[in-house]
Amino acid sequence: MLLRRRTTSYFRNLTTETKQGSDYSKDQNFTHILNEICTITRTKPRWENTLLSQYPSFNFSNPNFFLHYLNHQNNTFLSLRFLHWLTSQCGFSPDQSSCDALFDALVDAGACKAAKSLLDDCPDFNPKPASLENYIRCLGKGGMVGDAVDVFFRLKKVGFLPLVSTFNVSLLACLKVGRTDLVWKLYAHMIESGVVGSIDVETVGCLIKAFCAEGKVFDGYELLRQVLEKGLCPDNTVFNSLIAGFCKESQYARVSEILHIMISMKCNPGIYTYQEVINGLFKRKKNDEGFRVFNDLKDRGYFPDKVMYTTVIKGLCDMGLLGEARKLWFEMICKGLVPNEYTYNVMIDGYCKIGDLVEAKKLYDDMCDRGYAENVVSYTTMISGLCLRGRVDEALSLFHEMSRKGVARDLISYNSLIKGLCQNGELVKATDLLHELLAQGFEPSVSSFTPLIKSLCEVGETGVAMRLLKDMHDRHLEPIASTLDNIIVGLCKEGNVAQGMEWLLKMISWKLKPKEQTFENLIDGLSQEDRLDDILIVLDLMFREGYRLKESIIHSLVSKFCKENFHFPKLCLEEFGERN
DNA sequence: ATAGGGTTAG
Repeated sequence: MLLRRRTTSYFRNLTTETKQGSDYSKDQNFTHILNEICTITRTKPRWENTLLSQYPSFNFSNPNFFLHYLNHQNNTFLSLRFLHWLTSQCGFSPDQSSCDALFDALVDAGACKAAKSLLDDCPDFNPKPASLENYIRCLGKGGMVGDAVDVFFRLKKVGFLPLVSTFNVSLLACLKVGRTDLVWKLYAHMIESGVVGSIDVETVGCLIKAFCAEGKVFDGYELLRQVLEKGLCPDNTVFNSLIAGFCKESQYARVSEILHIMISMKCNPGIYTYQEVINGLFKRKKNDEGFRVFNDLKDRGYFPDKVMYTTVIKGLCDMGLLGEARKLWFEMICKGLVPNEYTYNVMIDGYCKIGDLVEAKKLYDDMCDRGYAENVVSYTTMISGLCLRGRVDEALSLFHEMSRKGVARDLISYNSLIKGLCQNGELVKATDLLHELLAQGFEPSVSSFTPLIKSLCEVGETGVAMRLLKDMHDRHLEPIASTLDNIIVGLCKEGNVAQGMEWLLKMISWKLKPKEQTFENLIDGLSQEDRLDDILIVLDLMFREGYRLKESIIHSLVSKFCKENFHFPKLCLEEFGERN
């Protein structure tokens, strides 16, 4: 609605501007034809054919005609399509003023892709610098930050310097899509262009956020100190990024320092900042610490919002403290905060994880009664919960219900069910599901493969498992350590110890830590084949990983080595000595 | 703006 209004008023201005110099405006016949053309292009899906048959001799290639069309049409997207047609079918080449009008209208409507295609289609068209500056903002809003940066360089070539605020919104746009590389590129360009004097606190705020996003929180912090020394204070979002960054590095002293800076600068930390702190603590598994901060906040008179309650409830559920979580659930309701689908889901998941499916189902039904529709997340939560208790048939029927109710499945819902099927020995169904996932065009993740490979190894299908591992490799998916443990143990069980040994060496070269059990399986297999040299290699690697040998294995190894009259290397003697 | 489901094995 807004879009249409803005476009319309733009063309109203254009109309008054172009009426004066036009020969056609007095020509009733022309106006009539123009109206007809506008109507046809608006209403007929195949308007091209109609136009050519109805107006065979009309001069579509007159630039004035297109400008008039723009005035009447008031639909920038249709106008762009019409322009395509005119240029390709009627040899029309739009003049500067037509292009200007259309370009500005597209930018005004936020249609950055269309504006870009206009530029691409008309290489001779040179928009006014001010239009390009608006275009930059439009590209940023649309997330097309790479193109936005290119336009800055284009403006530089014609000697036009955009406003600092244009730079700033573009920097923010780059941050939003995670392109910190472009933040630095654009910043370097700012310095070169000579805006350095007018760089403001917002610019620096973007740089601090960029540092945080790249995990260089301390660089961001130093920059903050510099800004503060100049008596400037960035907005809360900048402080929040720093807090989130320091939480990630478990530097809680710094977190508290930032909070104090905020208070001293009168940028009082609000609910969002505390949300960041609590979230950071819970993400770093400092749940009880997070819970403490939460209670402190309440004591100090803060009113946690729904998001904060949801975060804390989830943290308590993860700790297995369902009773505490439930208390908070009722507390928030008492304060007038109605649980939403997020809150319901963490609570349902909490009950599923402790195996209380009855309570989980009760909440699930309650959620639906309150008008929250089942969605892909709530389905996946229940599917995982059912699988965890071995109720895989019910999980499967929920999965089918999803498509009946028109809830689109996603990668996680597939992965969850694959895992559940594997845990319950339904490998054929699990494999079918992996194929279905691929056929649906999803890009599989590590979690799509991990449970299948594990189960295949356990049932003696290590060959099939290794083909899947190869498939992962081809997709540039790196297996987790335990997947390789599974392969090695599987190979040992099949008597293929040599290949198991190869995988162990590969695993260690990839800096993945094998399990103790994996070493023990290999030693057992090698021992049966009397490959004493290889046993020593495995023992060496095992000790380096910090494992110790079990008593029973020591005994069998010692007698084995003695029987072979083998010379013990120093390392093994030390290890054996330690135990005696 | 911030929050929810898969990601060790048991």
